[in-house]
Amino acid sequence: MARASRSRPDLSPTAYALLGLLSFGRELSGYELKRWADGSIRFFYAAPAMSQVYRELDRLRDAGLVTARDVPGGATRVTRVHRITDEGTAALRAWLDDQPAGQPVLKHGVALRVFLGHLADRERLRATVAEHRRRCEELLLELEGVEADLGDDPTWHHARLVAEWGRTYYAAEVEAARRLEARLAGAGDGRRAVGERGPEQ
Amino acid sequence: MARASRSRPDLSPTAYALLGLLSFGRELSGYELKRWADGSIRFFYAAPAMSQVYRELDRLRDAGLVTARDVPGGATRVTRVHRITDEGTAALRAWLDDQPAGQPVLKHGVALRVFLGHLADRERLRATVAEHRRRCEELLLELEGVEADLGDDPTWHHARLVAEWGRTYYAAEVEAARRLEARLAGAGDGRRAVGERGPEQ
DNA sequence: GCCAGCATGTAAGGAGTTACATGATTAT
DNA sequence: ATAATCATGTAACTCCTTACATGCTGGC
Repeated sequence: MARASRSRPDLSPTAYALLGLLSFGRELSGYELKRWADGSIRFFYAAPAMSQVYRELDRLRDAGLVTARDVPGGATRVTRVHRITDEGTAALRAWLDDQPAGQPVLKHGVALRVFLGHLADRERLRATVAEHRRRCEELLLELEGVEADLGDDPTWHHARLVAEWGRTYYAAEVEAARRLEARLAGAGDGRRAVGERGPEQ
Repeated sequence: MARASRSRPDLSPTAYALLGLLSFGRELSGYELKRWADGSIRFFYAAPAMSQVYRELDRLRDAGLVTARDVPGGATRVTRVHRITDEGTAALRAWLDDQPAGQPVLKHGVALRVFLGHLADRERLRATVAEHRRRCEELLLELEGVEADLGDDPTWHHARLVAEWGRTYYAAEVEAARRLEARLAGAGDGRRAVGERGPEQ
């Protein structure tokens, strides 16, 4: 029934996230957007694959929310740079106003593994948690680096707020992992299946 | 090239998560699995839609990892209950052993909105964060309820560990939200577009 | 000479969702 | 009576990923 005919085009959250990056006013290529997403959005909203970035940019262009311009030469054959339009800014605002944020979506493979810990070797499980903790510690360091780079510029006021939230978030994840590791460090009796009680019945 | 021909069938993480619930040894219907997922997996791994539960159960059955049995009468027309097979337990163990857990996937719509705060009314943004905090507080209470229900039974040892992790997680989220709210409570200058500097140029 | 980084895309498919369709039982 | 809960499924669609295809430029 031809949805989104006039008011607001029907785009994925990721499209709006990319439009959001463009809302800071810079003219960017798909490649640059991906790199920026990897250094910002990644910390709180899974960064899209390269191929998705290009697809979403196509859609944003089709909807008139960004304009594209081919810049020859540069570093390679041709670079297509994108700039948000006034309609783009308006559409993004409308989306932010109308769409409720909804619950965060979390898919925590490590937590799932702990939950199913009765099927795993305890030491192995502890190692999985430890690896997760180390990754979180790295992310925390990266995030602090990003935060430092933001400096005092009022442009990045909200980015700094999110970075602060992220620090709390990843620090909590590290803390929780540490506690889990301690709980799993005791002399493990190895794997034990709940479904298999006794040798035959 | 006919993958997963012998060794391990090629199933989605959600299928393994459901198989994981069945690994506790109970015989469950799709409906019961969904309800249980909503009360356990949901806290750390997005609970699947009803329709997906049935689809994954079909696949698990096709792969011989669960057996199904129709129980007539019960509460309604007919209830198809599922039980994990020995191959199912083996496949789940193999999956847990072979597949690395990978980074958690997070899609935090609230954080995205804060990041794009320059496009939103400050008071509205604060309300969004406050609503998120309240939801987290609710989830925290629910989680504590679940934890209490688990009791001392060694069957739920790992479930208790995950619940503990979850408490840290949601408590941190509440704490971070509270701080954000405080930062956003100051006399707001309302929305201001970075892309629009000046009336015309 | 070769590899890493810059740069843009297409093709195929998996994972998951919402909306729809159906119907019995139980509690208010 | 009628709403909520129990119960199973199909259809259509979106989102997003991996793998593939291509080619330039600059540093080692």
